Amino acid sequence: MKRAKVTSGDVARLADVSQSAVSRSFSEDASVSAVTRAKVLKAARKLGYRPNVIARAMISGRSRLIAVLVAYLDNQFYPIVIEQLSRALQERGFHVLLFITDTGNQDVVVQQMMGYQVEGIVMASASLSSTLARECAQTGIPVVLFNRYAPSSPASSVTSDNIEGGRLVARYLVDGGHKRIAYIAGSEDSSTNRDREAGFYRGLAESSQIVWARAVGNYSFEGAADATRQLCSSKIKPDAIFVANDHMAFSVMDVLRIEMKLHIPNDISIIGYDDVPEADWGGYKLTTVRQPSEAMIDATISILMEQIQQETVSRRAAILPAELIVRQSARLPKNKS
Amino acid sequence: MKRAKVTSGDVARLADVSQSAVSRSFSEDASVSAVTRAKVLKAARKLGYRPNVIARAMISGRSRLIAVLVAYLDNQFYPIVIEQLSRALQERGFHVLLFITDTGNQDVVVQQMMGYQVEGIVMASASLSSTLARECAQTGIPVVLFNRYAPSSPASSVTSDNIEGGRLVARYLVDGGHKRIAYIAGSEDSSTNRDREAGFYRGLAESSQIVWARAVGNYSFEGAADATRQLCSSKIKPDAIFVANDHMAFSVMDVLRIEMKLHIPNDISIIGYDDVPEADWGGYKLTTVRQPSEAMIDATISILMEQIQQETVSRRAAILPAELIVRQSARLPKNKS
DNA sequence: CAAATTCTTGCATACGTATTCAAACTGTGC
DNA sequence: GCACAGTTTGAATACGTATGCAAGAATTTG
Repeated sequence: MKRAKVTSGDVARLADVSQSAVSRSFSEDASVSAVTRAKVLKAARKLGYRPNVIARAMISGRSRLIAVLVAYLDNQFYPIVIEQLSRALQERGFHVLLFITDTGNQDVVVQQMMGYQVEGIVMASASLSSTLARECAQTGIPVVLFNRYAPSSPASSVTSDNIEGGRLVARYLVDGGHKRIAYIAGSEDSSTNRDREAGFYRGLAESSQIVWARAVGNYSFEGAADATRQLCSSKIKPDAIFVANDHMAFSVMDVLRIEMKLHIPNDISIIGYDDVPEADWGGYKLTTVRQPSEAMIDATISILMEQIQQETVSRRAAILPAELIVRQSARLPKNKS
Repeated sequence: MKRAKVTSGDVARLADVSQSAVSRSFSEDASVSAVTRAKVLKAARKLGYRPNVIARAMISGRSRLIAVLVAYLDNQFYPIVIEQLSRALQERGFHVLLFITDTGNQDVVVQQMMGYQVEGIVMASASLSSTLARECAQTGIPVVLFNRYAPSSPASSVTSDNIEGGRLVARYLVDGGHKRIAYIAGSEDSSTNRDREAGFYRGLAESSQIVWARAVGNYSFEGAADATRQLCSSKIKPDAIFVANDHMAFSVMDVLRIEMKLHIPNDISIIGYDDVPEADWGGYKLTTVRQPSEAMIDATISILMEQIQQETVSRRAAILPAELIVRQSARLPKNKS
C-alpha cells in the first residue's frame, strides 16, 4: 500500500479556488466567504484532506506540541497527571510529546525537545538540569515544573502547599497522642521532600515535639522498605511514621505488617502524601494528604497558555491547598473538641 | 525574552561553508569530509544549533513521531507499557505523541494523528474504530494493536497468549480442588476478554468442569465490585474467581474481604491477569498470569520499525507466552506429583 | 449614482531542511 | 602530464502551508 498524501493544492484544484483559500478555510478567523469555505470543506472531505500540522508548524512557528518530561511512571500520581494534562491540552488543540528520562541524559533530551520546536515544557518527575534552565531562558519557551520548584531558575512551578501539608500531618499525629514520631524522606534534593519535611518539623515544634527518628527512602519502593527496617531495627520502635509519598507508604506498610508483624494503626500509625487511587484500596486505606491534581493541572495549563499566547516567559508559582484525607492507617485524634 | 532561532544557514555562514554542508554534517551517512564536518560541528556548538526536526520532517516525510493512543491510565499495566515503549523508541530516535481518548471521539483523534504525519500508531487501550482501520489502510501508516486484536482489520497486533493464560488458570484452580469456579469478565467486546474466557472454559472442560457463575466487570474498579456482590449475593458462594485482569481483581478482593468478611484464599481463591506491580504488594499478593510486557514491547517496536523501514504495511500478529505467577490469593494445588 | 469602505481572493513568498545535479577537487596509474 | 574514477562541494529546488500585498468584488455611504 502506498502513501497517498493529499495537500491543500489538491483540494484547491478540486474546489476550483486558490491554495490560499484552502488554507484560510481551515483557519478559524480568516477572511473567507461562507460559500468558498463550504466549497473547500466539501472538496476536502471528499479527498480526505487534513492540514499538515508539520507544514503549519514550519511557517507559523507553532507546533502545538507540549513536551512532558517524566522520569518514572511507577508512582501512580504521574500517570494520572499525564492523563488529565493530555486531555486538557487536547481540548485546546495542543498535544503531548512524551519524554522519559533519568537525570543522566537529560541534556540530550532537552536538545531533542528543542528540535521538535515544542511550545512549552512540563517537567513532571525529574529535577531541572542547569542546561535546561539556561536553554529555556534563552529560547523563550515556557517551562512549568510540576510538583517541584527551583527558586533560582526562570521556570514557573506548580505545587501543592507541601509545607502546610506536612504541618497538617504533624498536628494530626500529635493529636493522636503519638510520642515517637518518625519521618521517611523522599529524595533529599527534591523540593517536595524539603517542604514536606520542613512543614512537618514545624508542626511538631508547635506542639513542642521533635522528630523521633528519620530515614531516607528516595521515593522508591525498595528504598522505603529499607528505611522502614532501619527505623524499626531496635527494640523500641516509632509509634507513627510520616512517609513522604504514598508510593513509599505502601511499601512501608507491607514491611511493618509482614516482616515486623505489627498492626496498623494499633501498633503504629502511617500517613502518606499524594492520595493516589491505591490509597483508598481496601488493602491499605491509607490516611494521606491529597494533592489537588485537577487544580494543579488547571494552573499548569493556564500558565502555559498565557505565556504561549503573549510570547513571553515570566516566572510564576502556583501553590495549591492540600487537604488531609483521613482513612484507617493512622490512629484517630483523641476526642479533643 | 525573545526567541532566537538559529538555523543551518547561520551555522553555514559562521563555518564558511554552504547550507548543504551543514545539513550533511548532521546526517549519519552523507558525503562530507572529516574536516568540513568538524568545522561545522564546532560552529554549531558555538551557536547552540540543533537541526529543526519539523523542517526535516517536511522535506523527508519522516516525522519520527509514533502516536500512542490510550483510553485510561488507571490500570497500571498501561503506564508501565508507555514508559517502556517510550524509552525504546527514544533510543531509536523516535518519540511518542500521546493521545488520550474515549471511544467516542476517536475519529477526531485519528484525524489529529494524521495531521501530525506520525510514522506509526500504537493503540494500547482503546478498541479500533472502523474509521481508523480504513484510514490507516489508505495512508500506509503501520498500526499496532497492543494487547488486543481485530482479525478483520489490516492492523498488526501484539498480545500475550490469552487463551493459554486462561487455560493455565483453569487448570490451577481445578488442581486446587475448587468446585464452584466463577469468572468475572472484562469488557465483553474486547479480544482479551474473549480469549481469556475461552481459554478458561476450555481448561475447565478438559477437567470436565464448567463455569459455576459469571458476571461482567467491564475492566473497571466499580464494575468489578458490583460483579463480585452479584456473584456472592446468595448463600452459596463460589469458592474461586478468575478475574479478567489484576485491576479488577484488587477490587474483588476488597469487596470479598471487607464486605463479605471472607478470607482469601481459605474461603475463596482469586486469580487475576497482567501481573502489574501492585499484584506483588503485601496487601494483595495476587496469584496472576504475567503478561510479558518487555517481550510485547520488543515485538511492537520491531513490527513498527520494519514496516516504517520498508515503507509498506502488512498484517503481523505476535502472540507471546504467558506465565502463571503463584502468590497467595489462590489455594495451592493438592500435592499431585 | 459615484465615491468610499469593507470583504474576498489569488499571487508570490517564506519557513528550515534534505537532496539532486553538475562542477570542482583529489588522487591514481600510465 | 593526462585520462580516469572517486570524493567533496555548492547552487538550486522541493516539501506543504500561512500570510502580506495588491487587485477585484461587494457593500455601504453621501
